Amino acid sequence: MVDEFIRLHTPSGFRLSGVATAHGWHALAPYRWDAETGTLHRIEALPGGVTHLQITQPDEILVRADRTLTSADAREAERRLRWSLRIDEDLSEFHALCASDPALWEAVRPSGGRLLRCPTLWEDTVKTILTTNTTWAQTTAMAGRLCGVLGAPKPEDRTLRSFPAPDVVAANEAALIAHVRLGYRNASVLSLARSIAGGNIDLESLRASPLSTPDLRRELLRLPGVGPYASATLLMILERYDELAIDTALRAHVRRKYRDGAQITEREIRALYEPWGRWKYLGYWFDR
DNA sequence: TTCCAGGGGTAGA
DNA sequence: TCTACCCATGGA
Repeated sequence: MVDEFIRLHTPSGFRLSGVATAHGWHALAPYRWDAETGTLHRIEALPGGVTHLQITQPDEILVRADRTLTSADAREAERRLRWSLRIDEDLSEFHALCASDPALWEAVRPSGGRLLRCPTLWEDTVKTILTTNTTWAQTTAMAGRLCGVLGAPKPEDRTLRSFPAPDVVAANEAALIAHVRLGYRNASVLSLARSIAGGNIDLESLRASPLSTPDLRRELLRLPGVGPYASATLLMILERYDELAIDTALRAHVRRKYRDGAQITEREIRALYEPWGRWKYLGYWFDR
């Protein structure tokens, strides 16, 4: 057994507050960001049980669990958090591209370009589907209900629930429809959950995929509910920043900043960010 | 009521 | 490849 604290060594300049808030995911359950204390909360179903993790950065990253962890659970929690916080991702090439623009670097510096993601591609895919054709307020509500209805509860406090596993979602169609209320997204999430639970899709294997970005994009487009926007978002999750996730927010930004409000085609949008090469997604993200 | 929001799937051209 | 239409949900 180890104690309830885990320390994560990070590269110099790593700032938890910047990484946690550079992307909207920190507002989606089972994440919660407390800006006052600079704490990223997460309810995580570790092998040894559902655990409330509180992540802070007094100097290095400190993770406090609400129970004593076995060494196996501590290792697993560390593995998941290093991935989620992108601690080991090398973005130095992107930094070099930003260095000549002081205003841009000011926007990038707090996070270093690290956009918070989830421990599993399953969770990132579902959450991406929950951002399509809806408002951000509804996305946060849907994620909250998904965890609240189907997430694994902590026995001592059943209000603390993890992100539900694929097999749980797959086995609870009625509850999904009646209580989680994802609208027409129910079908996509259910189909994805059943494919994973049934062993027909191995989403997590895509993390270390040797595929080229275009081939990986084609694989992602085969997932239910995943189209051009969602596949580009998931490529970003997978550290491939070549594709822009063109949605209404991106269109509005580009029209406002570069077209004085006038309409702009997708071809023109792509041309605007073409100079970013394989860093287009981040080039746009920190251009906002 | 009607529209639409950090789109996707499909049919038809 | 492009366009038109429909798709649950809930707030404006």
